[in-house]
Amino acid sequence: MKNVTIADVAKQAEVSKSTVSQYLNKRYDYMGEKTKQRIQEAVEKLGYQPNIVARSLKQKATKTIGVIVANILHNFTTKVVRAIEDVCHASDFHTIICNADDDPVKEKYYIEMLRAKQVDGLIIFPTGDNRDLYQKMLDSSYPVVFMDREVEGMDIPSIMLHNEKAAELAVEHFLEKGYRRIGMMTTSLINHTTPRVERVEGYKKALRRSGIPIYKDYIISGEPQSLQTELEELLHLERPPEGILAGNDLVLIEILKYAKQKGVRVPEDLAVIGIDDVSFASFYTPAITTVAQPTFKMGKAGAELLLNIVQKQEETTKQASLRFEPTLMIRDSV
Amino acid sequence: MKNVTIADVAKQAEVSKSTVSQYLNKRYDYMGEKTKQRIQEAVEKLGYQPNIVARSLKQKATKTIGVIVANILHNFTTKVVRAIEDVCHASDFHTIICNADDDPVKEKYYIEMLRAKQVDGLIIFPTGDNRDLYQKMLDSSYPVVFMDREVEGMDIPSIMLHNEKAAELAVEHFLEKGYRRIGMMTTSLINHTTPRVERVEGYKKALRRSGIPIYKDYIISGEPQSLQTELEELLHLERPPEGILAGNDLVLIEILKYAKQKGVRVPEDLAVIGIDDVSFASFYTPAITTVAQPTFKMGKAGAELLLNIVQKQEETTKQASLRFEPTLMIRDSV
DNA sequence: CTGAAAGCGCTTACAG
DNA sequence: CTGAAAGCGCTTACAG
Repeated sequence: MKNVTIADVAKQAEVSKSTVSQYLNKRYDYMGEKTKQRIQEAVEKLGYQPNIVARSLKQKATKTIGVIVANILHNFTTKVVRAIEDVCHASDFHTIICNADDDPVKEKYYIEMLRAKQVDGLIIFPTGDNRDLYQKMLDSSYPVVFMDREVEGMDIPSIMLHNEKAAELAVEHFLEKGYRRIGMMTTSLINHTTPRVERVEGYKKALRRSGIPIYKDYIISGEPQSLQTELEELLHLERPPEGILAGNDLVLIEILKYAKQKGVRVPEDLAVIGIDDVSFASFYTPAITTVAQPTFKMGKAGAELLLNIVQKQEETTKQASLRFEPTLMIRDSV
Repeated sequence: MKNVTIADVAKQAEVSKSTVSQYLNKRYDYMGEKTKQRIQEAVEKLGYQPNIVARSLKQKATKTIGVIVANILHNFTTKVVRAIEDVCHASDFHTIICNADDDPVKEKYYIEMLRAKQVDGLIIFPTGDNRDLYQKMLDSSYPVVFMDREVEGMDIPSIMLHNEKAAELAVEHFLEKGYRRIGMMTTSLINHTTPRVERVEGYKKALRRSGIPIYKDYIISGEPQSLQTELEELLHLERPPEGILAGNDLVLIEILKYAKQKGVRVPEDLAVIGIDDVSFASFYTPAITTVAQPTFKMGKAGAELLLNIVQKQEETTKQASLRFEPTLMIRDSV
């Protein structure tokens, strides 16, 4: 079964390819009624389906954007991606999702691959370690929007949570509930990943504001695999924290696993707040108090910003960056 | 900044476009050493990146496959998709994921869209309600593989769990633990979705084999939103079940939510087993006994099968269908 | 060992 | 109101 092309339709309808193309693109201001009909019949008879690849080549636009996430395992990421897809879909854009797995090499591979595929723009949760590439995109004024993180000194807009506030909200809730010895645990800080750094900053600020001393020992960061042992040490300090703030969903899960395994009671032995409103928060026992990110709004904002840039209604510049407000979801874990 | 094309490279290197193309495609059996070098230098100097859209048009292959999932909310789906991506990535294929949201209209839209984008093949978690379209793909021998579900009478290979066995494993575990009054709850059966139907079948078989009567009242199905009220009724029967099998992860979550809200103790008041090994199973309290699907293996098998078909090493036929074995993960909820 | 030419399936000024 | 022609950026027999 040969693929039917616009030429076949033209022949069948006894008009030129141009006319068929006009018809298909709904540019029939002056097209004869019978012509339209003949083309429509030919299209149906032959079961013609346009070849988008050919169109893209000619139009130099694919109506597709790429999304490169740093790590698909974060619940936040999944949610944001869904929102991006929804927005794009509504504007008739398609999305290609790639997972860089926190690896700059993979990120580079995907950026190059997606650009080779001629996607019209990119939303990146940047690893931060491909500055030359980011710069190249800027130089060629290729549409890019960063999500969740920013890259210092790079004039690319970022969609971000108000991270300091998220941590402050959590710490203030601990304080209100009478906790004074509050720890914080986060995934690795070595890459200076924006949300992590800012959340730790917010944690410190909130404590300082209440005149509570900040113990270095109370601030833990590391890869998820090492968190269990870190936690073990933390809780065996002479004066261990009575409450702990999990910097994101993966950290929260490690804490809950540890608690379960060691018979640490939440919140009696250890109160917990997690940043990111995990799926099971509401029906876990105890229900987990979290700080929720407006994932849908953030995804939507990122997609809309990118599409605006693609459609030249906006400039790729840090000016366009947006911060979103976190919300404290009070439940039973503190 | 103009996009640099193969013509620019050719001019720069003072060779023809053909030669550059050969070089880029590593067809340089007989290419002069200096020629290669000149081309390589030109490529670097100009920062040339090939345009995959143009290549795809010519080669009539995009090295991209489409994945249309019925419902991205299932944990199973996410896992399988990741495995598919991994396999494709390793074979230098790209993937475009679309979520049909259990809606045949969306499914149709995506099938047509992806074919228009000239993807080389499709992995579909079929809604089952687009038989004409499925048939059309078969007729034009377009590569398709079904995942998770099969469509009756359609000669397309499916990658599936041994669903009956999954339910049997769960029921047998209930029985071993001394339970006799065992209910089953699943998402809607009206579309005869393979796994749901087969799991209910397995549940019945296992009971029958042990000579336990099957109560219609004990088998509940419906949309996730209505499950709470259904559950309420079920547990207020004169002789309510003491254990319940959740047909999938979404159902399990509804059950746990209900239990939490109504103070139903698991497993004391109600024992629970879920099909699908949810993320929180191991650290929930109580840890949830589940029947796990080999998600990674299944995704891998589906992707490999499709890629084989695309590369003409295998035929699109139901013969190629594969069933996978479930595993009982014994924990504390029964 | 390398190049000229045709062609993949579209779109788009432009001419009439 | 419709068509001929050029061109998007590649690849691929084929010729030499």
